Amino acid sequence: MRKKVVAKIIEDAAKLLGVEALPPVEIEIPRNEQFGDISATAALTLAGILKKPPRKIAEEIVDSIRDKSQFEKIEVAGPGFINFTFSKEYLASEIRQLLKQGKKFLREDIGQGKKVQIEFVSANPTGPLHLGHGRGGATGEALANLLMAAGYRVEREYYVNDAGRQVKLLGLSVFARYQQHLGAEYPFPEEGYRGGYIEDIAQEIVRLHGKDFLQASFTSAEDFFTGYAYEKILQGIKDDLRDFGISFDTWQSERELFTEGVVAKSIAELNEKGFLYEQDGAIWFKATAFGDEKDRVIIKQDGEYTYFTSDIAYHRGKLEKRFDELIDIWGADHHGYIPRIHAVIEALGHPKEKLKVLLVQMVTLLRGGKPVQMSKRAGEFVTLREVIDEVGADTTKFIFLTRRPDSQLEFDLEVAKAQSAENPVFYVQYAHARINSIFLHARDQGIAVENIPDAKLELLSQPEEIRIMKKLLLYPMVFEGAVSAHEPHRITFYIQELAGFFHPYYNKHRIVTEDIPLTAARLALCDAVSIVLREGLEILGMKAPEKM
RNA sequence: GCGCCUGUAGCUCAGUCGGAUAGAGCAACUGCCUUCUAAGCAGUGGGUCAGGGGUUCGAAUCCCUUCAGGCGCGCCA
Repeated sequence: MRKKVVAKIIEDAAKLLGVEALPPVEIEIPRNEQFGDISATAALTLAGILKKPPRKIAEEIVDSIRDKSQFEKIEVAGPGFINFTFSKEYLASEIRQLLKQGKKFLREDIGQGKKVQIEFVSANPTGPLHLGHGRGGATGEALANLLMAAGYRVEREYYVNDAGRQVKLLGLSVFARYQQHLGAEYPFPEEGYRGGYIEDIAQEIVRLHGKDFLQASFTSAEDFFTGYAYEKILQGIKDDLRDFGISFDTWQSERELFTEGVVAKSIAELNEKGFLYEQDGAIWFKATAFGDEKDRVIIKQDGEYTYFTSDIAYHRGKLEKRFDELIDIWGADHHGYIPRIHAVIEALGHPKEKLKVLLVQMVTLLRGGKPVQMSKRAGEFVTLREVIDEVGADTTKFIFLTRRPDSQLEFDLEVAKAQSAENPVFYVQYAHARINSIFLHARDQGIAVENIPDAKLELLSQPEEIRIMKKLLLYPMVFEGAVSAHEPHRITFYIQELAGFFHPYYNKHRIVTEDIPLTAARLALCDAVSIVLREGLEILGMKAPEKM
């Protein structure tokens, strides 16, 4: 059932009443089942316009609805709600469509081939991924899957900050450890990276190259050490992402923005357009002209570029690729950066709405209620990999995807581990595995499983069965809402609820019995549930196991 | 000081472009495995939606304000 189908019915009816400028018809799913399957507040909204009591308007709208075949009843309730209850025939025919079309029935082509790029994770290749990156990753992956299911063409991009001060510092940290490892006295940089992985890389270089660089200055060895270290770390990041179930289509290197001249071109363009000026020996971008609170330096007094400069080039590159929509997923600590990047978008001649920045709030890591210190430089942090190993990838993802991205999250390792056996993700996956097992059993009993889509679904009359069918039909509405709001977590809650309808049904009613037609109908229902669970889990980037 | 986010059951969180009696999981307690998977089911208890004021037929939701927590306000990245 699509929202707009019902909205259309009401709009048509309202037009018969002579309403011309109809406000958008809101359709909602009532939380209480006694208020029908879907509900409209149109009469309440119209009351102000028509200067008539809402209940009266509601009744008139209901009277004007011509084709009521999809509904068992349409009631006016409360202050003027119009509550629709689906007819059994309609339910059966819709479920039949679901079984025949599968995922196609669940997806709607909202995007119509529009090109979207989602940039996420983009952690600096100066150390392993931590839990916060995991949250961004899980969110970005699910959003990408969601938009793809909605007919968008999605590109997933990871922006690799392989240029600039941080990677240089990384190289220097490794170089210092290398020297120290070979017994040389070499000062460790004040701000250097102190994690154990730096040691590992230094030792590896000792193994492979011995004392080749012992007498070298850092300046002469910089390219080697920096390059070696960041490539090593980037490979580790890629491995972590793979094991977490996250994939990227493109890896945009910051360094290439310089070597391919994109940075120079960007500066030239901004200069031509008159958005640059010189002051105090530095070059500034007039961000205030586009609503930012201050202008920003793009070339420092010492002639070096800032991080912002490559980011200008990076976003200019994105704009040139002609995506219909750009989405950046950032950690919430970067929120102050939004006005300035929007300023860039506008300065380059695009509406700032072209780029949506989705902020993912911080993850506070706890162990047994106590905060775990997270400092990459000091080398004190729990990596994403450790968390995956400890609590599992799907469980970790589920914890992220049962929350709105903009809520701060306390992730307690002890609680997560203790709850991993109780984690709701298993509840959903278990329903899927269970249905699979029912089918195996049915086959053993010699039931012709392949004829399931032709089963007489009208035989399903138990309240639990009706409830499940109705829930299944609401999926497209949930999907639509999740897509337009860019909120994958709505799918998470939906599949939990669906599983929550299935388990009690399974417990109360036997699926496979002597009654062959009824068995077929119930198997068909199970199949439908399974299809929707699989679709939901796939969007969220989680496994739909055949058995558990 | 200014800006952004958050505050809902003991805990972790949904619900927030205004809708009907505020929901789920965990934790607690009582039951259910010789029959398709007990990672399950049935049931019980649990709320000043941070506080105050306002807007209206109607507010957890919108506006104002106070309090509490997080984050940001670099010629760092």
